[in-house]
Amino acid sequence: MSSFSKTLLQWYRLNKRNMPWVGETDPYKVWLSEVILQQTRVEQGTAYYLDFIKHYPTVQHLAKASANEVMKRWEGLGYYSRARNMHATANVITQQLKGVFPDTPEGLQSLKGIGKYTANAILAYAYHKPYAVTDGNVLRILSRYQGITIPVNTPAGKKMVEALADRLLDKQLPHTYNQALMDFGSLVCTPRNPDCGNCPFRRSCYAFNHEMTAILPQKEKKRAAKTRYFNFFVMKSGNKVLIMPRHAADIWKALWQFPLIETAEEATLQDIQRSNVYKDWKLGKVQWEEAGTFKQQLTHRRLICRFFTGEIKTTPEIDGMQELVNRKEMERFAFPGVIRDFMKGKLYF
DNA sequence: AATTCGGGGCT
DNA sequence: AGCCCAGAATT
Repeated sequence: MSSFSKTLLQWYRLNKRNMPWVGETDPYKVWLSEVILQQTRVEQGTAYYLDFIKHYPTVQHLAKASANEVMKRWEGLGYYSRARNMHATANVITQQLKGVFPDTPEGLQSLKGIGKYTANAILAYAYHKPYAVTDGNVLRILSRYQGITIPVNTPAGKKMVEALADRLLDKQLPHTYNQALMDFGSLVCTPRNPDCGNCPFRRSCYAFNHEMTAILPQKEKKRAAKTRYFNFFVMKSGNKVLIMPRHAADIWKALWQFPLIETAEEATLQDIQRSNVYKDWKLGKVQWEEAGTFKQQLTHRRLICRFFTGEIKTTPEIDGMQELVNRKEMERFAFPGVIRDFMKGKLYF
């Protein structure tokens, strides 16, 4: 055992976080937890994890569920390709791999939604194999510890940290070591105001000794968020309303929405009604009512979503699948958060 | 190598 | 407003 690992595990014994998947060795549950936690805080993902293992205790249960049901269960968690890939992979494992998870990095990474991090996590936690995980915590800890100044959000920087992570890994206890390192990043070596006063690595940490903790890890700036203008048309017909799935390679793919016309900038209802997309719907005369504007700030998008409600007399000619549902039936479908906001806000039909 | 994919919490 | 979160896939 390296002295790094010895120090880390000593810290871990006294400070470990208690989470439902800690110590889990069922590769299905390890996989589930890792996918749910991708770019997601533990506090946000935990309830989803518990809900998923409750309703889908095995990979076979998950594979058997419908895509809509899985998406509904994922609703609100974001990055919905995770749910789509997870469901597809559950079927591959059930049908092609006889229910057995691969136990090699290549085998795991050949599955949709499993990259290097998740593959290594499964190898370490489920099979106790000597693979180091490199997530946001590890990038931060090790770039500080070693004084790595290459931006960690570039391939070169990530490679550098991964090589160091491989060297420091405790090959006897990869599962405990990896978990300990991430807990340490979450509790001590935090993004802002790290608790260096209580850090057991203080004496050997490059960043601490060179007063660089505030500037490490280095990151390349991301571009500012662009604004998109979504105009949703809530088409009512009696006690039912028309919804349709999003299918394009775009945000919220496979979630449901109201018929949408996106504009390059803020537009008036008259402008939108003059557009070819609107005309092609062939709705005839509809009395639209402005029903609210909801804004949502995402990591790289700013969304301005306007909602118009109106009673339709004829079925619109819209490409793709559509469903006419009442209020209760709508609950089976997964919607983007901003549409949920709209539906929560008022009685709209 | 750069961009995209959500949503929420924190400063 | 900007950053970050147990990243992966696409271009």
